[in-house]
Amino acid sequence: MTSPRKILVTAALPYANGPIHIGHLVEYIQTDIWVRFQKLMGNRCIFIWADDTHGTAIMISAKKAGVSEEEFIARMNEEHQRDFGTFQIAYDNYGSTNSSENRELCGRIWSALRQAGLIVEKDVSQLYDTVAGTFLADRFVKGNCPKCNAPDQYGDNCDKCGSTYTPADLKNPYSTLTKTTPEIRSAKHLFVELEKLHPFLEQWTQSGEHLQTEVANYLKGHFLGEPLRDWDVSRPAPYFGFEISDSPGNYWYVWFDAPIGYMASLEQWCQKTGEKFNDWWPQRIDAESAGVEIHHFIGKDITYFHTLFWPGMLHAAKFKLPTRVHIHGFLTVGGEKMSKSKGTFVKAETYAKHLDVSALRYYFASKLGPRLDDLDLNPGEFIDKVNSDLVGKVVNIASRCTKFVQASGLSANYPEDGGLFTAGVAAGKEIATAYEGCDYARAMRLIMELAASANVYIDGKEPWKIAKDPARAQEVQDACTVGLNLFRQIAVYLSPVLPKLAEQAGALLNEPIAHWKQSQHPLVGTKVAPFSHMMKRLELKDFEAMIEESKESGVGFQPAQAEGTGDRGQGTDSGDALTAEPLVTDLISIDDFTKVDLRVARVINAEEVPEAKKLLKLTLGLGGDVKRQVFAGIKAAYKPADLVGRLVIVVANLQPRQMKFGLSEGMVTACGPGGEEVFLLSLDEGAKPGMRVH
RNA sequence: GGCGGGGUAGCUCAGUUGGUUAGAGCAACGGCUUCAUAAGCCGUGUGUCGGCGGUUCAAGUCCGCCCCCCGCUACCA
Repeated sequence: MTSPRKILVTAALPYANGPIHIGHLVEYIQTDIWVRFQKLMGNRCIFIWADDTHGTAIMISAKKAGVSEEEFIARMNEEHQRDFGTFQIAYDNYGSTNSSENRELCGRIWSALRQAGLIVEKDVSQLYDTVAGTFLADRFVKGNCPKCNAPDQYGDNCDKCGSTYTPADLKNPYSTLTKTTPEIRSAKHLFVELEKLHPFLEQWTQSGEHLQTEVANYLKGHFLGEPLRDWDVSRPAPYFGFEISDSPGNYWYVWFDAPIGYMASLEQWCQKTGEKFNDWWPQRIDAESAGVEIHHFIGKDITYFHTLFWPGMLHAAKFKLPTRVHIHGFLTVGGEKMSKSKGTFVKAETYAKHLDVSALRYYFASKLGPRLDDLDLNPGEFIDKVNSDLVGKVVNIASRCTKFVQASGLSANYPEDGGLFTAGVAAGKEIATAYEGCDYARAMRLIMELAASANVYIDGKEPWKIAKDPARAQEVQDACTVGLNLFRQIAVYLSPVLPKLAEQAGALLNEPIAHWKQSQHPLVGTKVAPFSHMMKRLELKDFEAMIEESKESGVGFQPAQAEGTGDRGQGTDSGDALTAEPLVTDLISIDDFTKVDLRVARVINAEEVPEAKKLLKLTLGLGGDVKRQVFAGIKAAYKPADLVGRLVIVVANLQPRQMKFGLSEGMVTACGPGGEEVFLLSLDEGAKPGMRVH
């Protein structure tokens, strides 16, 4: 027997700006299963995390809700924990990044970074909303892209042309908070010179021990191949967060204090339990002797915070580094990204109202591997898999055996079972290895094989037949003793995924399931409680009802990223388009308008640009011999053949632009959000190429 | 274009260090059973293992080239 491992586990901190949804649950369930598995194995494992509560978005949401930030995040914390309870996520402490413990730890790590000479000051020009009295984070500024002039682009990059820039570069910027034009203000920001840690990060990320290989390669290719940029870790007031002790008026950026929140939560847990912080998150020099492991579970979207910044901070502050960062992919529903308008953005609360929590836990487990693949929640597969595996195979074992041993209980000695139980013990080793390596899909496959052979066994014994012959009572009891022991063994193996089933199995056989070891020895001579249903079959209509409800309620107060698919109903048109692209408030004169030379043109030729993802190459005729070559980003929406011959409206005096694929001499006018939803302007009968639009 | 991940039965995927006629689950079809939540059991697959070439006694499994899909990233309207 090896001595128990000491393992500290975290999941990414949910942002206190909205409710928990099924996408979050992939990670929390993944983490919970791993933690439950470790505890079941007898290891000392603690799961500590918290709400992530700071930043501009929280300020704005609180303002909208008409309450203080503190009150807002307190409500969220309560709501989040309620959802975790519903989904049987069992953690040891759930804190908040807005805690005194966190403030203190931020200060400690900050001083260490200062001492290490990693902090520099630089002036940063940022847009300031004079009405709201706040600097605007990138996502709260929109305007025209400085490169392609596409309207209503966020402050960090253009989703039309993909170019990146700073909010101050935007043309015609406006604040999404007040719709007013922000002004540029310069403020002092503090930066971490990450490049100084480059050699360390290179070594840590590439050692092969801490990260999945895909992740290590990704970092190598995207960040570590060139000098690391300084990381801006401060925000000027007003900002909901912690003021930096040695830099009044500046606050730590939310991504600085969030991971430190892991430590703060640990500190709270230590206070609660009397444990010592240093035993669980030691200074790096002590790490070996303490023998503790630190595991972070996160989604691939926040990879670089956890694999570059965070290790960098810990290294500089001389804390123990994560043993491993486990990164998972995103959840899709029916093969598509979750979407509010399609109702696939399902809140945890809504799911639980319609469907069984155990079903989701099992389904996710059956789909989760050790890699970063996205995971699809396919309605049909979900229903089939859960019904046939859990109800049809696993629970059925208990269901078909129980009543024959209701009176007698289990046999006093474990009967000959053809080696089934022993085979189950052997499989347990593989199952444990799979859990340990986060390959739950494999673990579930192995367990279902056991369930299948248990059913075959019972089928062969036919206890319902021999029960009719009183002389064969012992045979009946023995067959069911085997069946129920196989069921119990499976319940132990499944217990990290299905704690409720394990509880029910424990109650059925009068011995609570608490340790993996219980799967290694059969249970004999005990009473058997009356059988009661352990799990209900799922029905597609419940899934559909859940989707329907999710359509109606949306998902809380995040700024809607309207995904309107148009043509909804008759009567009044929805305001989605205006929400997505608000009216421009800057007025222009007629002269401004006439500067734009809009012309009718005929598409003479249209062809694919094979190397381009979005572009079509158009040859436009303006009448006579006047032709223009224009590249238009409409590839996803139009086929070249359908365009030839039709009339379009073109900006004829746009500065020509040299593109990778050739010179673009104008711009074809169109509307819509982009991608497949692009709609060219068309003309009524009678319009001729060359005519000017007035 | 770069990086990463894939391409195996209708669908979702396993295939460990290359080794006998390539597997599982689900779905489908046929039969048996009716203890069990219309549950269970048995049987049924002529799949070019994306393509081509190579190494080898032997390749889904190694090497090279190519094609396609996904993600990130770059260029770009």
